[in-house]
Amino acid sequence: MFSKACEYGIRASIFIAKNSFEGKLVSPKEISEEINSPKAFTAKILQALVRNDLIKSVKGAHGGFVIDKDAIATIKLTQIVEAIDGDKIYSGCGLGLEICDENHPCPVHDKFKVIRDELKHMLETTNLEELALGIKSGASFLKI
Amino acid sequence: MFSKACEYGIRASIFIAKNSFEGKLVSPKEISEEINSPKAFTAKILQALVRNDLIKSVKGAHGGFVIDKDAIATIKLTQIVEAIDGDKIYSGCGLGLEICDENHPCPVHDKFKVIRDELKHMLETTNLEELALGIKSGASFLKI
DNA sequence: TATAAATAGGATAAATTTATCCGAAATAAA
DNA sequence: TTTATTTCGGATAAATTTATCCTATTTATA
Repeated sequence: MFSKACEYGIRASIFIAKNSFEGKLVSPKEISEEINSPKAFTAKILQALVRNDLIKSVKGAHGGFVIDKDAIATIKLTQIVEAIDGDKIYSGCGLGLEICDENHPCPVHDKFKVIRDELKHMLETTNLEELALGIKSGASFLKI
Repeated sequence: MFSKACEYGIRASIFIAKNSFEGKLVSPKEISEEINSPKAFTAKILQALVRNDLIKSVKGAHGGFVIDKDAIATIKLTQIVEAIDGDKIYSGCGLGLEICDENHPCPVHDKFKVIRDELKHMLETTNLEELALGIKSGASFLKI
């Protein structure tokens, strides 16, 4: 569904959000340990999220990554996915045709459209806050 | 969503089904031209489908690939997907956790489950016949 | 101002997926 | 039985994704 990079990016964002509630910065080291991901690769993905203004980095000593408290509830999963994987998950044809639309559909175009629209809706309505709260309460997990 | 191999596999199967209606064998060359895919790579995928008893190969001169006429309506997309991509599309965690189930869910487990179940249902209820008929009637396309 | 700690980013390596090539095996037909 | 045609399957190559390493840059603090 998503690339590894995107999976790490979402998990990292949730972990950062959870800590940002308490005003706590987290480092790539801490993040990769808590979400069980390769450190340097995760750091690269974090850079991409910073460039897309989804998370903030504080450089230098005592730096780390953080998300603005009031942004946590407004950042939707779709923004993270688009920042890392682009929009292929929405626009791409299920069977890989370059052109696949109402006028020139692949054999499963309509059937896929239903599912993709639902996925899209889910990503557009799920925000970081609810996911971070699930982690905080112990209802869900970010590793293993 | 699916690997390239799986996309080619589905498109190839639909093309073979369409020709099998008329009792016509098709070669990897013809298939790859009609579905716009790399020939040798497509041939490898066809072998996997043969090993899984989804399509039949006729070796030697005037050989090619064919699907039993009465099997066309019974072969579901899920069988092709599983033969090529395995069951990761059903069992895998949306965020890449090794363990992700009701007892140990990732933060988006429930939300993903809804979508994956719908995808699963679609793949389990869509058969090759209806897809091949769409191609035959010109309602849908296998390339470009 | 010097130092230590932290992110940024380029270069490179490893792993996986995608794709190609070629000879072996099978088979219909001459 | 020979030949031409076709699938089978192993070896290899190319491309992409994933992952690592190292240095530069930034910045808080002593």
